[in-house]
Amino acid sequence: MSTTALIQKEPSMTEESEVKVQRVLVVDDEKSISELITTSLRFVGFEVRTAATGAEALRVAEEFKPHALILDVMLPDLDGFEVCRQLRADGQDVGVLFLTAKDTTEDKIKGLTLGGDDYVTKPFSLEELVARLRALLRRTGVVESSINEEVIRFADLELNEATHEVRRAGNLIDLSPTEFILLRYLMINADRVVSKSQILDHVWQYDFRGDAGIVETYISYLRKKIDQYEPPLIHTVRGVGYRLRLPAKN
Amino acid sequence: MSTTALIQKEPSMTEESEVKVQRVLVVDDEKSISELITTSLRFVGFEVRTAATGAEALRVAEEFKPHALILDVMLPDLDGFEVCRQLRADGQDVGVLFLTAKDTTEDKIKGLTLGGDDYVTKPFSLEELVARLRALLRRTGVVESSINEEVIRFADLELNEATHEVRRAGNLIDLSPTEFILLRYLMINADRVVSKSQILDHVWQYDFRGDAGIVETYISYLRKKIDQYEPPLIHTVRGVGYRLRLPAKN
DNA sequence: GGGCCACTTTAGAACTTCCTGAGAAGCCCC
DNA sequence: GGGGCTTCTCAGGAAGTTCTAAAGTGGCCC
Repeated sequence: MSTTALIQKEPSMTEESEVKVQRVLVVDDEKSISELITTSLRFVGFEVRTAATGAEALRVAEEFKPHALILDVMLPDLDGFEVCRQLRADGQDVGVLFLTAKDTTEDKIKGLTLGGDDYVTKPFSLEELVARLRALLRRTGVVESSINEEVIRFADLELNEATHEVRRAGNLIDLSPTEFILLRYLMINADRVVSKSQILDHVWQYDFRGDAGIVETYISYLRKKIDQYEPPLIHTVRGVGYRLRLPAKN
Repeated sequence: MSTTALIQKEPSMTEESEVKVQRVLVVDDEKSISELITTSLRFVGFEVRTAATGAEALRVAEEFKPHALILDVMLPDLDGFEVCRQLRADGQDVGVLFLTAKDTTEDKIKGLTLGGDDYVTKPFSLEELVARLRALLRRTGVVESSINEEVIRFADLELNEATHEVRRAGNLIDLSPTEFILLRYLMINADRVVSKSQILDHVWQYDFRGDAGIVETYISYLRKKIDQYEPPLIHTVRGVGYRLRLPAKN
């Protein structure tokens, strides 16, 4: 009931100024998971804090003022929904990306995609998680930034997150989900060499137990689809990894 | 904290000029319901306040000056109709969308929802609620905006909110209520991929306890009706969701 | 120029996701 | 209280995807 009054109390906007670092609060009681996520998000430029319980999450959120939460639905004390509710009741305008187990009963999942929120099921791939987080920040309009484009481009390649379309030189290319995430990862790291194990860690779900040979297979699939056009963009760096690049100039 | 939140926060009518944010007061004593509605309405761009009792509603309305009310008929103190009457007696010219239990007698409602008002029975779907709210604001003429179109179009598809008619290439198509809301949701999100859970959350009633398989069934029904014409518009994005789109160029 | 090793490609088995038809159950209107 | 419409569940089968394993290719070093 007092919600409305509290909304008036806007936190100071002092840090609004120049560099727009996006703050994310990660809430999960499995340490390995929250560390995995934290490392990844830091690496791609987010400012991250963590909490292991619902109560701690509320405490940290109050002073950290995150732009988004990554919130496990199953927490030892309050559940994720309750945390979310209390935050909103406090007038915190924050997008939430829920983490749920694959087998979470349907009615628990119900309602998670409201208000710009979204959810990702465990186990997830880091690329997928980051992509969803960015989409969420884009939708909730908390931060606009060139990093948050809906379309990623490299040379005549174009990958659209909203429509899930991929085009090369204007031609539509049909990709499977894994191919899509892999290409996205290569495009984000365009021009840089990425190793097979990096790819495995980011594109595949974190519990994948197979070996890196699968990456070779998928690179092959991708080449068949996107390098059927000239010039080839996916290049092998023998002994190191793969690299998306235009033909060398020299 | 976000820029959008700040824009929406201005309650005075003084800068009518630019951003026309529509103010809605949600009155329901079930907290989960009013939260559900609030989250959804905020996300689609309304400014929202809530009240849990009739007395509180009157108090808040006085200073908030909402363009519309979403008003539960069953309140702990005054009933919804009484709240409405007192508001009007006060000279507040506001459209009201009543929420009623399924078994409320029809004539009770009919008599009391004359002037442009409307009612929705619980449980409702969020898409339905938002659509009715928009229609009501349109009718009461409080705010005009391109968002409030009566006819949604995509390609040769045409969905009319006022008449509930759907046409493809000019041919009238008969849809069941759920099919209509589903198509509407797809059309509003034309070209973007929407997941089955998004659809479930927005199109189905909030108390639906089944699984997302129902969405497949209804997509199938819809295809039979609207994609009997060429070209097909409803497309499956495997592993992601569905998408309304024209045939790919190339 | 032989041979090793890294990578590529293909085939196919196992699995997942999606589509659709059939039918049970509920509702409404006569 | 019966017929028709609508909603929802379920199950079989079609289609697409993932992953392994094994054979094929070619670079590179000696």
